[in-house]
Amino acid sequence: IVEHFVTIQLFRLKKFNKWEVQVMNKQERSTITDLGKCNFRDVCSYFQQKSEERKARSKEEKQEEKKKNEALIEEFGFCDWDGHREKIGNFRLEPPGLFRGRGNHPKMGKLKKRIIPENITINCSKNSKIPKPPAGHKWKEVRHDNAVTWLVSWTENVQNQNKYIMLNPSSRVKGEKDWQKYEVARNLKSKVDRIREDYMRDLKSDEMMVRQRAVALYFIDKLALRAGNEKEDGESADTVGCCSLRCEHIKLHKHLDGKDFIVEFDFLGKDSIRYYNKVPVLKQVFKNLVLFTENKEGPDDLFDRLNTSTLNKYLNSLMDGLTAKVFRTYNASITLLNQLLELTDPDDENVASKILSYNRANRAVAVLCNHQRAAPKNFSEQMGRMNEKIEKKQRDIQDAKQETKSAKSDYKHNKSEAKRKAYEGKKKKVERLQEQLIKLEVQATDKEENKEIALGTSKLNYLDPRITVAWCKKYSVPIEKCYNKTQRDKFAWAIAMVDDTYVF
DNA sequence: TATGAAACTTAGCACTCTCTAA
DNA sequence: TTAGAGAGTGCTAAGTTTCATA
Repeated sequence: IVEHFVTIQLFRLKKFNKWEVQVMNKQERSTITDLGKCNFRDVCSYFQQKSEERKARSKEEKQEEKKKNEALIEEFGFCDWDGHREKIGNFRLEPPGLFRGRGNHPKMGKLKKRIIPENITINCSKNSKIPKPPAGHKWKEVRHDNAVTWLVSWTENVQNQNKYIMLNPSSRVKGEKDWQKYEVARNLKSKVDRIREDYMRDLKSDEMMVRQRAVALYFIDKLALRAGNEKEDGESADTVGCCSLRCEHIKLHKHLDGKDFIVEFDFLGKDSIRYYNKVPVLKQVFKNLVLFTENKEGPDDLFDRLNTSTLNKYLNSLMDGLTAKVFRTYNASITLLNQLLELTDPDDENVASKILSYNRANRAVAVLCNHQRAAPKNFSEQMGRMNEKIEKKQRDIQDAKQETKSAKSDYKHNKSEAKRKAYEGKKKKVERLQEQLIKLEVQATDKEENKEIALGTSKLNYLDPRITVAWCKKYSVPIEKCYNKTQRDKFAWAIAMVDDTYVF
């Protein structure tokens, strides 16, 4: 209960005002009637002290702990899957605590209860070594279902949803699924022209549902919007995707900033990340949007005749495996490919500038998919320090050039070996400094452009890794520059498969 | 056709670890 | 040696899609 109150206090400190006390007994409830009158300072400082102690551990202690952790991973972090030893993704259960949720979540502050063995379902083969529950406990169920990939499941009490323990992305099942996903997206590449023709035609359909479907598809394709399932009111934060857009989420401008037919989007998407975009659209799309919003209020559905289910059913009839989210994968990957083609300078041998091009291509995708992040702490100070460094380097170069000049004239007047060497040395120094300057400038540009953009999500989930692998091979960029160890493990299938001729 | 559960992918944040430069 | 930045990792919420059932 102490931990519970500490967390509640933390919520309060962060100006969150919803909480509930589900863990108090009768007596506690009668004693504690107003949390505002409770003083958690001692509890708080207790945990702060614990945290300080942890930070102050000696090297040996840290080593010791690391070893113990590795042993734990060794014992519980792997499973046997069809005779292969596979890494498990999340083998530690979620601890009890207060549910936060993202954005303005109605269930924020509810108690997430401790999971006990009686909540746990184990899924493994019949003839395998079935894990034993802790003494005095029983599993909820042990089943042997090879049609699913999870090893353990339980029901989380706040949202009443199933949670699973599954394999790590480096595992074979996950890798094969990933590969399959990109194959579907590649398949879309050959069908997309036809599909686009279809929805262009459908923009003028007599049937309202078809028109709405066409406009929704236009958004999903052009803007990489998510499908947008309906959500139960009051169960989660108010966020939307394409099909669940409401009239209040768009503004229609016949003319804006010298352009025609502008749609201004402003809504909260997944994780309550704001999507704000002013987009010029086709005249017919604009006309349709005017039509769809006629006689409606802000909270009314924009696409009242459409939902993700009917949309996906239609898409599946156009191509095997096609769903709304395939467009995101396809458009992300094709954007990376096109941007790489456009931004890579084959004559520039410098690996750092190649990587800048790659990151920029990656960034174009992140912008398309609206993958944002909070700007890093002290960002402007960091930027300032970097710029100072650049200026200093520029001064150093000026100085070094001056020195080179005088070394050169020295050598002219005295053609000795020593003078020649001195001159050569100075020249080398200038070159070295100039290279360092370029590297610094590249770093600064990259950092500035990346201020509020998260590259990781698209790299991990939307970009066909074979495009990256092939690009690296083509331009002799070591794959380590694009993918770290974990990413190389996840994309092992792609790295093994592809040479520089791969075409998405 | 609607509804809800199940199973899976996608998402950003906070933390820790590691590297670098002063 | 140390602080600070950046890279890497863990965590778990929040989506999408599929499937079963009414």
